[in-house]
Amino acid sequence: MQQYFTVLQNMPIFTGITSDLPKLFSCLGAKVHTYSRNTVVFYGGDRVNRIGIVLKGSVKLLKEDAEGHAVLLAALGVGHLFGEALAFADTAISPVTVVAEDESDILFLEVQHILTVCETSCKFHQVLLTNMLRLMAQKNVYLNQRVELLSKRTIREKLTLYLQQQQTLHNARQFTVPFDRADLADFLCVDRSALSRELCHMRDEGYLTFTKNQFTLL
Amino acid sequence: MQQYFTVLQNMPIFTGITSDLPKLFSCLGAKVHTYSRNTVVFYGGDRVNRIGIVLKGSVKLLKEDAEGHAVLLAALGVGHLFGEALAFADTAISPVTVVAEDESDILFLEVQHILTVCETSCKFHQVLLTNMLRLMAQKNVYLNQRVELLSKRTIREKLTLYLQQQQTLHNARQFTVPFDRADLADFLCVDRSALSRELCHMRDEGYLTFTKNQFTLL
DNA sequence: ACAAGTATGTTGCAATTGCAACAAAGGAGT
DNA sequence: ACTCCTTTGTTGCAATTGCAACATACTTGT
Repeated sequence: MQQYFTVLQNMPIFTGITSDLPKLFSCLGAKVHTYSRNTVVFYGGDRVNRIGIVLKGSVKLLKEDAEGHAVLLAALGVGHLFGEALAFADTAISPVTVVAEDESDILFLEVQHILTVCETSCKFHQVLLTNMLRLMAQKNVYLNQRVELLSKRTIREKLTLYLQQQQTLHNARQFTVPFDRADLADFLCVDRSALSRELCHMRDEGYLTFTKNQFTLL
Repeated sequence: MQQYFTVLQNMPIFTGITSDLPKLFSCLGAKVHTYSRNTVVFYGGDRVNRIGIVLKGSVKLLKEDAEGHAVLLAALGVGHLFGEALAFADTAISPVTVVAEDESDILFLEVQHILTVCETSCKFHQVLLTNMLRLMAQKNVYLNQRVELLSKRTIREKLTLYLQQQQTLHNARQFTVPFDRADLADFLCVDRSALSRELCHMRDEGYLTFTKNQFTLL
């Protein structure tokens, strides 16, 4: 456990608690479970009432599609959270299955313990709550942006909005995006080759230039 | 102010605080502003650090699109919140402009006051925090569902998933959806007539039947 | 019952997209 | 330099979609 405190101290969820982590953990009844490779952490359909934090290894989020095969939604490495939204939403059943990708250590925090102020009413509790709130709010803002992006009906509209968002983010007409073409296509939920085609059209029409991941808006 | 307590008591954000609202409000430095018809509550680009709650009237959320005309994102009536995510995310600049639709009373809560425990450390504070967390988490779950929906590339896939979600929600093969066709098309971000066409194809292929907003999956 | 308005379905057509298959360019390792 | 592998661009084609215009219910108010 001790060995992970360095990682944990730098996580947004524990910002401002740093030196008192051990105290907080005992107060929260935090528990670490170890999962061997390809073991299920929890199943879709389960009710989730605790937050998971990857301490070692990595986990995959999977979801069954209509035809019944598992689709990979995300892979989370060390320091990543999962289950927060579901756990705090209280009524929510998990739509995803979580599987350990490698041998993994997962730290679990019970939501009830986070929400209920402990007898000794330690201050870190309060800080943890506000940290959670901030995290959740940030994810909310992110998801709203994503919905706006996906609500565009043509590839060009999606690209235009995405590049505008990036321009705003970097506060510059020239910037490097964190995706290669295939990942960008996935992110925008469009076909890679169609994306490539549209990008070149936009270049040929003089709206922008690009080399690999670096874009310049004109 | 007094006059609004009945509305406020039934809002999820104040669940469990009911009888002590006046105390909480003074403790939070809550303020009510009145806006006349078509007055701006705040502009896109503003930094938002307080939550708004519609007490009377209604507000519109507007956003400028690429060509510069305002697009209506949502209309919020009495009892609705706005600005929560942005306010708690802390670093976020509003992408939307909020305008009073009619003469409206808006209750504002400063995020700083919500996050900072007051000297008298009243209990309601704690409850308010956990309520906010639950609300945010629920919105998160909702937005995740929405992203999943919008990530589908064909109208049929979107419809199939949406109807499955509704089936799960109502726990029945037959249910009534809260949208008419035009609103459903907006929700799925597709053309209304194309939606209608696809829906009829799916009916003709024997996957479902429907009358108006009532659907039966076969 | 009638008129007016709204919701839904229908259809032709052009534009966009996904798909598949391949070409070209760039990188990494030997 | 050569090979293998990854990334990006290209293109033909079929399918899906948006758009526009219109047809057909269904409501609502009088």
